Amino acid sequence: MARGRVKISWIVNKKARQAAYKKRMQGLMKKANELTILCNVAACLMFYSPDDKKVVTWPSHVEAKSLFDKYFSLQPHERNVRATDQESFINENIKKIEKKLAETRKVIMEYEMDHLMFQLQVGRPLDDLTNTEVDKLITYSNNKIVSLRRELDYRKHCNREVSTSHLL
Amino acid sequence: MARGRVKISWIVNKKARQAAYKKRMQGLMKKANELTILCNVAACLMFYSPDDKKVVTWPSHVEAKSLFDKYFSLQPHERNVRATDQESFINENIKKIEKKLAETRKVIMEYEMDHLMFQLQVGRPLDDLTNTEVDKLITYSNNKIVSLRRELDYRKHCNREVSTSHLL
DNA sequence: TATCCTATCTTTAGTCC
DNA sequence: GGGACTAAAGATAGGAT
Repeated sequence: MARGRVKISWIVNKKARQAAYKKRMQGLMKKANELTILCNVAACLMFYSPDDKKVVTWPSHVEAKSLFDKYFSLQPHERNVRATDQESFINENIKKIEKKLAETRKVIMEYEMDHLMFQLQVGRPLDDLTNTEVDKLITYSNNKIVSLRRELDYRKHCNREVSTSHLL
Repeated sequence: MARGRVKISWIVNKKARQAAYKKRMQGLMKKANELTILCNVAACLMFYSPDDKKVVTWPSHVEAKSLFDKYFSLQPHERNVRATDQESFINENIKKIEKKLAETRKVIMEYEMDHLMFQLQVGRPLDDLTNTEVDKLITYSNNKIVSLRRELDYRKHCNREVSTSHLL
């Protein structure tokens, strides 16, 4: 729980040390990944643990070597080391899954609102709602209003004769 | 002040991007330094920014080179044993997202069942349900029964004196 | 062993100077 | 450009399971 100021010194307990190594290495990789995206930079990391005598590289030995060569070679010509077919393929998959996730979350919101609305209809007092519920209700209502406005504009665009004042 | 959820995507504004690059690179170096001390591991980092066309190494180019040489002197099959590469990193991400998705779907199921149960309670006739709804209800009920059985077995295991016949 | 939890510590985005 | 500052976001140590 990070419950005490962390002193940066060698962790004597081997289990704790290995756990910290794994967690913190993952943390570094996550941060490195964020950096490559945020700033469009190439990055690579290498770690060698005497405990298990293994070398770990990120993001891959090929890219690490490429970056390595760039620095130590005498010809620092530009090359895009990040673009590979495999990577873009996998990234496409991630994007698809993330999209699904977003859609799924939207559906959950609908259900939550449905519930809330029902509870309000059957007499649950407004001031009984938690702040979170109120926030969700407001967000949901705002989104609904926005989409109604959009629909309204669209209808106006399609048919100028349609009377839509009752929707406002 | 980090006052909004951070979206990990390319920072368009060049000044902000450069600032983030510097700050985050420093952050990575600090974390890497902590890791080397905490777990007594060797580590090196390399970054290449297309913006300023400069490569940065940590902790120094000499130490980075020695670590790189150690890695690249290994045979390819030795490298692959434990090496973390971009693909497995991304696959880890996919696994995490898929897990989240599964959890989210479970929550949706709960909401759907909650709704259905309520509708049945307030008098919606059973034969009014669609086939889909019936299927979901059956699946859900089966799962509930299975988990109840498991809990029952667990309780029996923990305490043979507990009378559980009423749960059946 | 791994995964989840979360109180607590650390990082960092935005702002000011 | 580069600190200093601050509050929110994020990481994580240690415990539970």
